[in-house]
Amino acid sequence: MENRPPTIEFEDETIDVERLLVEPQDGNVPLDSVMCFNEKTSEKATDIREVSCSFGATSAGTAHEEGDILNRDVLNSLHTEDDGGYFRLQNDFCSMGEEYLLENCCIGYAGVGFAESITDLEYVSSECLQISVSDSPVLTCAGIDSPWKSDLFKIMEVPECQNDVVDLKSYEFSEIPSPQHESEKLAEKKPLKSPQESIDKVHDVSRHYFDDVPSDENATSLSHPVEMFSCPKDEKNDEYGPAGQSGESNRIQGKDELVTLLSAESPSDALPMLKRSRKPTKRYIDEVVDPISRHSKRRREVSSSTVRDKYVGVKDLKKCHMGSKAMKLPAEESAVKAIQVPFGLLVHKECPESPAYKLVNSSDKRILMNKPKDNCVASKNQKKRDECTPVVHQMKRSDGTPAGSQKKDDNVSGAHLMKKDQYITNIHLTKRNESVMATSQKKKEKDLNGGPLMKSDDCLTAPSQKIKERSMFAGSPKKEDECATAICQKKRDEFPTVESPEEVSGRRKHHRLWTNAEVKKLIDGVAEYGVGRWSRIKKIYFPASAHRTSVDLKDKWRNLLKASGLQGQHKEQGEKKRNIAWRPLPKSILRRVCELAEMHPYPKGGKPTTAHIRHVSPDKSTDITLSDYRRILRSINGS
DNA sequence: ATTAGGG
DNA sequence: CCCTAAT
Repeated sequence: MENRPPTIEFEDETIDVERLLVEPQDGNVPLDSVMCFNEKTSEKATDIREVSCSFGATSAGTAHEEGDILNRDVLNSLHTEDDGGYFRLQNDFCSMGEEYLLENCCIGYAGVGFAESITDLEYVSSECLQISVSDSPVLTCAGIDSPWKSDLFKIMEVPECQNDVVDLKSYEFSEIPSPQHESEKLAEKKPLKSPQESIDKVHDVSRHYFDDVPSDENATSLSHPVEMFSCPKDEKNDEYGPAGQSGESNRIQGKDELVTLLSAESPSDALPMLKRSRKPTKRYIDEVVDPISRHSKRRREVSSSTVRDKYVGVKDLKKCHMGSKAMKLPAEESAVKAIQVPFGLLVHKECPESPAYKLVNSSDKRILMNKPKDNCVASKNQKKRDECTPVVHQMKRSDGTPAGSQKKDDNVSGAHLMKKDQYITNIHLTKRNESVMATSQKKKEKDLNGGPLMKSDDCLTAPSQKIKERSMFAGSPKKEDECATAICQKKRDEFPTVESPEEVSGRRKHHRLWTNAEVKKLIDGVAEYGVGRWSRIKKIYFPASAHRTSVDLKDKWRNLLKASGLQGQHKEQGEKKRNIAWRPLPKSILRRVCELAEMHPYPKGGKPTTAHIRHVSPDKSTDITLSDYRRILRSINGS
């Protein structure tokens, strides 16, 4: 974690806020038109570097001056207004990884200073998030009154963010040149001298950004970073939707909540109150979140938490402030520390263990959920998450091995690493993690089967599942014909939650269900090369499948023979039936197996293969199967 | 390394 | 499937 300590410098009376603007590849054309805040204000104000996702202030408030406009509104307006370069941010955002954006936004808002290039997002992100979170509420509240509404932010640069890599090239503070606003700003800014004040100031600034942000991006990022990411375009409303309220109403609620968190200030008062209110909020949060504080460490890991997390994070953050002692955050240095604290989401995710924690989280989440966040994703994610969490617990327990805890960590970390997007987005992630975990376990248990391939088929591997599958097959042979994979998916869908635990506990042995296609191939291979040349068959017919070793082929063949009942050479009837019961092999396959078996009985007697087949082939009358066999073979091949 | 066979 | 033994 390379962090650059969030640097907030306060210079005498001037506040210099730098924003990190992500530049669109295109360039910073707008810059010229827009004044660089740094340059302008550097003298005046504290120097706050913000890494903004690239929010530039657009021309003065313009339509946004309304300030109170909900983020959504803002966004919408932006869309409509979208000036060529300035607002392209949204689009970019969309493309950008959510995490990245969030982080950036958070950072920017937080006022954390980052070097021009930020390589390590994680660290930043966590801190930033915290900061942003902490600030965001305030900002939101402030938005109402925000004097700076008029300020224009332009998006100087839109960073190209790749999901994983956040490359912030240049962060520039783009401030609105509008003199009027500036004057206002200055007036306000000047007063700040003491660090504390300066900090407050920063917050104010952030607020301004939020409220004022003319561009959707700004507003969104500030107030609802998540939303932006998740639903960059028009979906914001939808996000709120889960709550069932209109975006505005939601937002209002969010504010209210925030206020409540802060200290139950009325939204209207928020602006002035905000600063003060914070403390109350913290306490409030602390009380609520308290249990979570324990998990602070973990939180940090999770830092990449999603937007939703952020919201939650606010609480946590504050709480953290209280209990921040534990936190090791590098940022501790100054007032900033407090900001850094929040890794609420992480905690939630991480601490499935304690029921209390869990409850708290869930409750918090729900509460938060109502707010802005991206509901669309959130609802899903949450659901998944909830499921996942319990699952994890189960896993641990079931495993009983020390690995349990580790695994958990791994999952978390893995998720974290994977990217915040996923994390946030995440259901998939969770599932993946589970699967991954399962896989890892598998590996631990044994590594024989090919790892990579297994993934897709893993579900099959799970013993329990397998069993189910088999039973199902028995019931209806047809299914077997279908791809095992399909079945697996099906199962998953049916028991998403259950599955993971099962897998974990059940331990999927390497069993991989043989799909019909595989069986066919095997048969073909046998037909081609005869019994015994498993390695060859494997090579030719199962080149891609890492699993399915020659031994496996052999075993399978053996099983097929057994199933077909031919092995013994006779008594098909009774045996066959039984076999069928065992496995729903498709009749066609069964027949072929029988034919082949007859053609070349398993080696003991020796005789193999093609030669034999050829030999037989002449004898059409004798071997009904031969012609049939070939025909089938072809059909199979074709299929 | 493959194959056969038992578990 | 896994493992071992025999080639």
